[in-house]
Amino acid sequence: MVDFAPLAFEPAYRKVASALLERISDRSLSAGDRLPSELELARQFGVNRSTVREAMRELESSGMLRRHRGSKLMMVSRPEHTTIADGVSRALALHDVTIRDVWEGLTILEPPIAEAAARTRRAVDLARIESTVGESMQRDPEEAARQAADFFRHVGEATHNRVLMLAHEPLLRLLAPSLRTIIDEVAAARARIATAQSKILEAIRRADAAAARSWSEKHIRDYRRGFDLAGIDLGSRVER
Amino acid sequence: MVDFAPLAFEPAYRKVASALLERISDRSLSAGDRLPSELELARQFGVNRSTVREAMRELESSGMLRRHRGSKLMMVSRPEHTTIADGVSRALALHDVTIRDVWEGLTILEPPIAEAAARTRRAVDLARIESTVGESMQRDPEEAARQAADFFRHVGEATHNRVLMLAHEPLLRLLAPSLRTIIDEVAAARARIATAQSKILEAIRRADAAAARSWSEKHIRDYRRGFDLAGIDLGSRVER
DNA sequence: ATAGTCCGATTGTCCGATAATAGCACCATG
DNA sequence: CATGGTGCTATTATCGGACAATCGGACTAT
Repeated sequence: MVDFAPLAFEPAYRKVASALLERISDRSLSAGDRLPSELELARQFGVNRSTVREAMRELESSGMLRRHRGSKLMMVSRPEHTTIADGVSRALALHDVTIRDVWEGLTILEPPIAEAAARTRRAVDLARIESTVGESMQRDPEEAARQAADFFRHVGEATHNRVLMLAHEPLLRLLAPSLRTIIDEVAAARARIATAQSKILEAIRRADAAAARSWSEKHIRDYRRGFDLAGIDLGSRVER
Repeated sequence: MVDFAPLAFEPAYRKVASALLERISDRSLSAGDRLPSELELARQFGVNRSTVREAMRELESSGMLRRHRGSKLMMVSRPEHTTIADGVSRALALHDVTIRDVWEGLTILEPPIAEAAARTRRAVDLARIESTVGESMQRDPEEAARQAADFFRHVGEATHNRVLMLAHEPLLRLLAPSLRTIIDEVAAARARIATAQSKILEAIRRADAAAARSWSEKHIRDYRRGFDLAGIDLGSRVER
């Protein structure tokens, strides 16, 4: 039995997008470069301007092209981690990921991240982390939840490893709503969070990797207790 | 000093994209639904068809819209993990992530993943993992590297946690080239990989979480040795 | 240096048109 | 009745052209 591969027809807008993407990936177009005008691109590719535009929208949405606020010039860019995290968290939400799934991910990631941070942190990192811990839990639950997430973010940045930063960012976002609920519902939450954070910060400051890890573990376990106390069902889908 | 928020102008194609995205996110449009025709959408939104098309390209590239091969009907869809992983790994590559960064990520992720897999695996999962281990390392280095990555993938699937699956997928991709090099350069690589894999598989089969984890740790450490033996500089950028 | 003025380039959006073809319903036939 | 042929219609891919808005950049006058 002979079998044929499906002969793929690729629309022009996709070919154009691939061509541009290729140029960006191999760095012959590098971040910050100004992209030629649509008309110019249309001339070069030998297609209509509308076709070029469709291709550009594709690259724009994946963060490969970007324009300064209020600017009309299109620049080549590298996808910001915020763009990526957006896509990932939306995708996870659409795939009916549960709070338990996300929490499990954080359980796995955060302690090693804290550990790594203790090894690689520099002065600025400490300052950044401190800035979130210092404000000792805003009153507004919304704000307090954001702060709690920022703490993890800044610890992540202290690892200087983009892989780790990017890996936990979507989790932080997906957990944010339930975090807010916990802070709202559980009276002791703020205090416990604040203590744990400062313990972790101290460990990182002392470059005590083992302590950073174990405090982080404790911190995460504490959140777990928070879910129960706040009556959050771990099996429920994360919102988005 | 009074400061004003930049007043944001949003082009129509972005508004249309957001409107559609909103509908998909809140599930009033759910995966598998057929999207109205471009002309119909243009009528409803009160914009030109070209504008609708630009919006659609945006959603298409992020995996929210899709069409069957050779079909002309646009369907609503959820982003496939392969689409997401694509974007993430490209982003990481463009951000000059090093092999060390990726390897560190795997070090953190894989052992807990193996551990979780040992707890949650079902019969089909075992079969799937076994299928990669069984073929006892193809001769073709390319193929062997793919197989080694597939092993991790299948272990990930056995966790039944999409967060974990999605988290390590980009890492596997970014590591693939160096994996190939190792298998190519280091004589003992195939054998060591095969042994480790079957040890891990056995542990997962016995639902022995601790063993699965520790064998996985060993396996990952072994890869680390592979980098040295193959003369791969951990500080070099991952390719894409 | 800063602010005013001006012009060309570029983008956002629209209109209209055409070729190709997927979807689909209908029919013929063994 | 399952299957393959036929033909119409809806829909997409792509194009060409147009126009208003406004950004970039240069030039000028403070």
